[in-house]
Amino acid sequence: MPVLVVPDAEGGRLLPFSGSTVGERSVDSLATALAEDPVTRWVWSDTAAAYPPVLAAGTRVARCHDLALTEALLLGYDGRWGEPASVAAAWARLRGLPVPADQPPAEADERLTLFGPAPVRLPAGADPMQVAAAVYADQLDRIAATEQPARFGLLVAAESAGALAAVELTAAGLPWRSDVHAAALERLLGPRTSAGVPPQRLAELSARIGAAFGRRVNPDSPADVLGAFSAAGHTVESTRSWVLRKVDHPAVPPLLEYKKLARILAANGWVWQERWVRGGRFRPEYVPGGVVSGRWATRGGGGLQLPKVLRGAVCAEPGRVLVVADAGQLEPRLLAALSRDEAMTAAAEADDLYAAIASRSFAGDRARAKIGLLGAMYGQVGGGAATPLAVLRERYPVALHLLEEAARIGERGGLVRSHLGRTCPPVPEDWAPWDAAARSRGRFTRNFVVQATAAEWALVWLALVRTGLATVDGAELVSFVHDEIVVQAPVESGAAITELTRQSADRAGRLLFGATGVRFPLDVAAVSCYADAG
DNA sequence: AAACGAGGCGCC
DNA sequence: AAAGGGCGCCTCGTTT
Repeated sequence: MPVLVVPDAEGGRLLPFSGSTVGERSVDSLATALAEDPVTRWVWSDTAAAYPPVLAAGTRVARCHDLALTEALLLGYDGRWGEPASVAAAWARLRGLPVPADQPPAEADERLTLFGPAPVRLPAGADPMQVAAAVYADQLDRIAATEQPARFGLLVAAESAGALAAVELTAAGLPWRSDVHAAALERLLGPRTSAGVPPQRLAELSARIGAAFGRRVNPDSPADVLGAFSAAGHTVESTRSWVLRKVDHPAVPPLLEYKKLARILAANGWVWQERWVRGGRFRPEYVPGGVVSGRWATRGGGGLQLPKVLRGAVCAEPGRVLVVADAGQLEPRLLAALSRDEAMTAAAEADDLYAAIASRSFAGDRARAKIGLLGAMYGQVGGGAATPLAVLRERYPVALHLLEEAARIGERGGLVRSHLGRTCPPVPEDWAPWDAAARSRGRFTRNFVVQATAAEWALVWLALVRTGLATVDGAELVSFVHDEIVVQAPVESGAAITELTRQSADRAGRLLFGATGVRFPLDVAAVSCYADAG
C-alpha cells in the first residue's frame, strides 16, 4: 500500500493510503522511518524538496509518487500545459479556490544554505496530509481515465523514479580531476590570466585576425567581424563557424580557432571550475521534466554539455571504474517501435540501423541513410535530405506516415503525445497558422513524438538501472545525459554493471512496447576515464 | 546598473 | 553535405 509522506521540520507524518485517516503516525526522523520499509511507494508532494534531507541522512528511497510532477503530466495531457502544478495548486483546483502560482525554484547556492523542504503554501486551516491524500486520490482517478492508463501509469512511475535519481545524481556529482582539467586548459589556452585579460593563445589569435584584416577586430563581436569581412569585400550572412568555413580569407583559420578556444574558456574554463567543481566532483543540479519533451535539464555549469575535449578530466576514483552506457541510434529505433513499420523494425534488428537501411535502399551509403532519417524526424525538407527522404517514404511508408501525421496535427495547432502519453504544449493564445508559424509548429510536433518517447524510454532504462544498482556495494550513478548513463563502481563489479545496463535496456523496450523486433543495443565500456568511452 | 534579445556554440 | 528538433549559457549591444 502506498504511504503518504508529509515532511516537517523535525521528521514527518506518514499515512498509509487507504482512504481513511486511520493509521497516521508521526516520526522523528523520516530517514529512519523510510529506511525501515524498502518496498513501499512513498507519496509526497515534491521529491526535489523532500528527498535531499532523507538522502543526506543516508537513506535511499526505492520508489515514490511525485505529486507535483504527476500533476504537471496530467495537466499537460488535458492541454493545460504550464498551469501551476504544485500540490497546493492541485488542491485549490479541486476545491475551486484561487490557484497559487508555482514558486520559482531556489537557486542551487541558496538551497545549500536553506536546508530542508520548501514550505508548501496551503491556505490556513488546510491539513497537508489531507490535501496530499485528496490530490493523490484525484490523480489516480485521472490516470485511470486516460486513454491508455497502463501506459500513463508507467510514465508517472518513471517520472517519479527519475526524480529520485535526479536528487541522487545532484548529490553525487561527476568525478572530476581538476588537475587534469587545468592541464588541458593550459595546453589549449596558455597559463591562466587574471579576469578580463585574454590568455596567451587567444591574444595571439586575436593579433593574427587583426593582421589579416589590416585593423583591430574584436573576434567576440559578430557585428565587428561582419563589418571587417564586408570591408574586405566578402559578404557573409553570419559569423557562424560553418558559414565562415566556406569563406576564402586569411582571417578565417585563426578566427575559427579563436572561436573554439574562447568557447572553452567561457563555458568550461578556470572560473567554471572554481564555481562548479567541489570535493573532486562536478556538481550540476539535475532538473527532471525540465524540458517539454520530458528530457531533463540541468541548472548550473552546463551539466549536459561537457565538451568532448575536456572529458579526460572525468576519471574514475582509485579502485573504481566508470561504466559508460550509451543507447545508440535511439530515436530511429523508437520510430520503428512506435510506428510498427515492419520494414523499419527489420532494420532495427541490426546493431547498426543506419547501415541496415543503407544496404537496402542507398547502395550502402550510410551517411545518406542517416541524413534522410534524421531529416524525417527533424522536419528537414530541402537540402541533401530531399532525395533520401523520398526513398525512405517509398520504403518505410508506415514510419514516415507517423511523422507526417504528427507534423500535420502540429501545423493545424493541435496536440501530439508520446507513446506513454506525455503531451506537447498547446499553441499560444495568439497563435495563427500562417505559413512559417505552421511549418515551425509542424517540425516541433513531428520531432516531439520521437524525442519525448526517447526520453521516456531512457527514463525507464535509468529507473531499472538504478534499481539494479541498489544491490551492488559502492556503485553509484554519476551522470545521465538524455540517452547515456555513467555509473561509478568498484572495479570488480564493472562487468556485472555492464550486464545490468544491457538487461535494463532490453526490459525498458519490452515495458514500453511489448514484444517487438526492435532491439536497443548499447555501447557500453568500463573505463578509467570518460574520454576512453565511445 | 540591470534586464533583455540576439548571435553563437557546446551537448543530445 | 547542409543548416531541421530540444536545451544551457556565454558575450555583445541595446533598452530600460
